[in-house]
Amino acid sequence: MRLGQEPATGTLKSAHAPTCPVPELPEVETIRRGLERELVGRRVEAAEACGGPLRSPSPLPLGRLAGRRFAAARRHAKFLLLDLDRGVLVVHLGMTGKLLFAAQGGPRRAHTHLVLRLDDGRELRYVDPRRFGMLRLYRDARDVEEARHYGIDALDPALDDAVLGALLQRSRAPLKAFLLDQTKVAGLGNIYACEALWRAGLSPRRLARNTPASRVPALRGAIVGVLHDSLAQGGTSFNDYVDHIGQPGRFLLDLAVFQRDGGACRRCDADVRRIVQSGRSTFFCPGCQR
DNA sequence: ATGATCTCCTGAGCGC
DNA sequence: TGCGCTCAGGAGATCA
Repeated sequence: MRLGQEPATGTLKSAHAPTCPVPELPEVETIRRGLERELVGRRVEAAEACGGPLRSPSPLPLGRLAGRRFAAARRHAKFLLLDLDRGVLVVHLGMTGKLLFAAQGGPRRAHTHLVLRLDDGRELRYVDPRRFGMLRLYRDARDVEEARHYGIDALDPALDDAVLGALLQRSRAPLKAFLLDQTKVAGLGNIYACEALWRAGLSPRRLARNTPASRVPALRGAIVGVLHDSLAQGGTSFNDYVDHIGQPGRFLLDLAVFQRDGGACRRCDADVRRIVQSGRSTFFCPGCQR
């Protein structure tokens, strides 16, 4: 799932292991940093679409990609915003999306959807087996709907206790649903939402607006903390990606509750439980998350 | 307007 | 072993 080299042979293994490496904010940020080093300054010599359609609303206008040069790599929540000298290529990796560098003309992995031939002899490829990803090309950075529609990025320093508290007060959803709602705080997925609530000692079933003001700092600290911890380890994994194909950074992350139902909570020794909220698995400790 | 539910898709993992 | 079923997940569309 990371930015890396296309393996010479063999297939990606354990891509759908129980702790499936779904790209979330830390993974996307890690990839962004890699693209900043590897892609910015490169010119697209040719663009080719292949494979089935993604979730993109319309086919990518490939003609407008050719000849463009990458100027910057930004991120908003789980979206990569790749600025070109004219326009912006927006990438969402969905569940299984990967951006891979490969030698020009080399064998292509199944489910390759986009190939950008670069001016340095390489190709940048978008590979996505489940096709939940999204590729969109905008003429102007101000037109990027994904950035406008989404709420404040979870790692934006502007997300202070007062801002988070106000967002919580305006919501009638349970805390878990609140954290997954990208229009409120953007960037948390299922894993980090569960882990952040455990760290904060807050029940996922508690209504967001019933979060006492005194506990807002703990929740904000938990959100930022779990993302930073993961980011630190995602970066580690990124650096030696070539030797660890299919070994997600999250493997290294110390998960307290996610997919640990039936196990003992390390804080209070109660049994970790799994429930379903909004059609998504929630893992939490009923003993110490109130 | 808001929150809940459905939908898309593939492959892992299970039971038979 | 091999088939068929269930499940997981993010986000847009749709429903209540």
